[in-house]
Amino acid sequence: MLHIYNTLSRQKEIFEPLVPGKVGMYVCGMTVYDFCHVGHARVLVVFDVLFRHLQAAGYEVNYVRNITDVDDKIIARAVENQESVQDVTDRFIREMDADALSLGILKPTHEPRATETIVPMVAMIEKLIASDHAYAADNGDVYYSVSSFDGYGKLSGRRLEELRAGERVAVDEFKQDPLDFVLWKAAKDNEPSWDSPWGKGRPGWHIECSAMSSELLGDEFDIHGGGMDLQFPHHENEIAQSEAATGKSFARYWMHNGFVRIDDEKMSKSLGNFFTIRDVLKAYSGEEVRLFILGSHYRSPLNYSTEQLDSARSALRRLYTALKTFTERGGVFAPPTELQASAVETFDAALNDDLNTSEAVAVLHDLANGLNKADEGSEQAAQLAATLKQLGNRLGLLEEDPVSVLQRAMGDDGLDEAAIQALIDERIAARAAKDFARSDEIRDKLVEAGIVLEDNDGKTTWRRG
RNA sequence: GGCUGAGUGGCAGAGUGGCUAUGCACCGGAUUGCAAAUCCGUUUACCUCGGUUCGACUCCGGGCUCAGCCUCCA
Repeated sequence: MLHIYNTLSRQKEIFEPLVPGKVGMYVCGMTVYDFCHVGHARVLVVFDVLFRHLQAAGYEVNYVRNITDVDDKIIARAVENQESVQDVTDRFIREMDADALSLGILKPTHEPRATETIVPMVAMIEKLIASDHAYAADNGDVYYSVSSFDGYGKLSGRRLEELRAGERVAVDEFKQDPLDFVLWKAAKDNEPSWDSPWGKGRPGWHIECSAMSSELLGDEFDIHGGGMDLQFPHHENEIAQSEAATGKSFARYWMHNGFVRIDDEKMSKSLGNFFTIRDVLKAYSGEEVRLFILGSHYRSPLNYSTEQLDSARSALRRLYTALKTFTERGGVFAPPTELQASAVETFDAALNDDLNTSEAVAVLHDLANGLNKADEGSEQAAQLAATLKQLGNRLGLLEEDPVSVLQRAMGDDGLDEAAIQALIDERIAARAAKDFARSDEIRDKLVEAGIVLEDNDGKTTWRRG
């Protein structure tokens, strides 16, 4: 039984989908004007694991992750680069896809682009105007009237008076209330624009998600996710728009992942203290980054540091080493039986408890430990190995070939496989002749190049350290 | 100022009203020609002050500290 912490109620709730056996899930994706950073990686990974877990639980999941491809920042970037908006967004969508692939992120069911959903957006705005939840201002913009919606603030736990008291929004003479937000922006020169009943313009950010989710998931759906920072105002505004326009309740479970931090400060574009996924992947594998992210609970802050990534690397290697040793001993994966049922049960229970990934990862380590201890060639070893791989896969881990992973060079150490093997052969000969001085000399030389030798079961294998 | 959330061993990070998290690092032992890998074992905890309780790191209250949101942001 899956339990999810729902931001709306601020407690864990039993997850019950609207339609038995099916789940509709919407996650706010990227605004594509730059490379994704580690904070984006966290959203991708966290909801990817939820996607996988729901599917493993037997649900048919309709997972929508949108792409915001029209926005002030995108336009600014296009001007800055002297290229078209379309070129900017196409390029960064490709880059995002490449990053997602490296991180082992499964493709969502749908990845709608805002610019391809303009008609429904306009329709929704018309509905809001017709029901007095929105108004067209003299400057050509259309605003949502925050005070027209009773439930405003229910997600973020704020009341309008409190928001007004802490007012930091610049007063806009065209707004009836400073807290009102824009649904439609009148076009400026040289900006992408679409026709509308209020003249040429483009949609505001919040209406995009309301319209895209309705289009692909219906007016009411199960799970809506995104980063903590979207709770207010973005998600609050989505609720106000959608519920006012449809008269139905919007998403039922709201999930928000915590931030990635650097030196106890939020990683963000505006602070400039971010690392792109691209940069991190130069030194670490996608699975290493994944394990780093899954090591802590998705709602907790996650501090970024190379020490943490190194630690994730060592931990992942431990798992792969267990699989590698098993295979080298001639082991063949066998279907798990009741013997491993308790591990699977613990693993499921962990993920069912609001996606407790660190506990799920602990199960992997227990399995690896059991595998390392199991008798060579035993049925138990075969089953443990299969369970380890199977559960690892459910987290998007252990999907690669163990030997390739352990021998992979993250940089160029100038040694190819043949050269390494030649030195190993020479060392084997030296050892056979009890020339341990020469044997150790070769091993030290390899260590210097980042190659570690392992003499196991009478055979010598190597890995990069 | 308002509203959230958090404070666990050297580091990271789960969890529980009394019973080993897990990983990384460290130390000791087994194994090894020596290592590496692996196994076994030891050591290092639960911000602070009160309260509830037979018993609290775990529940309640105060305090301190930190982070986030209240403006674009995953």
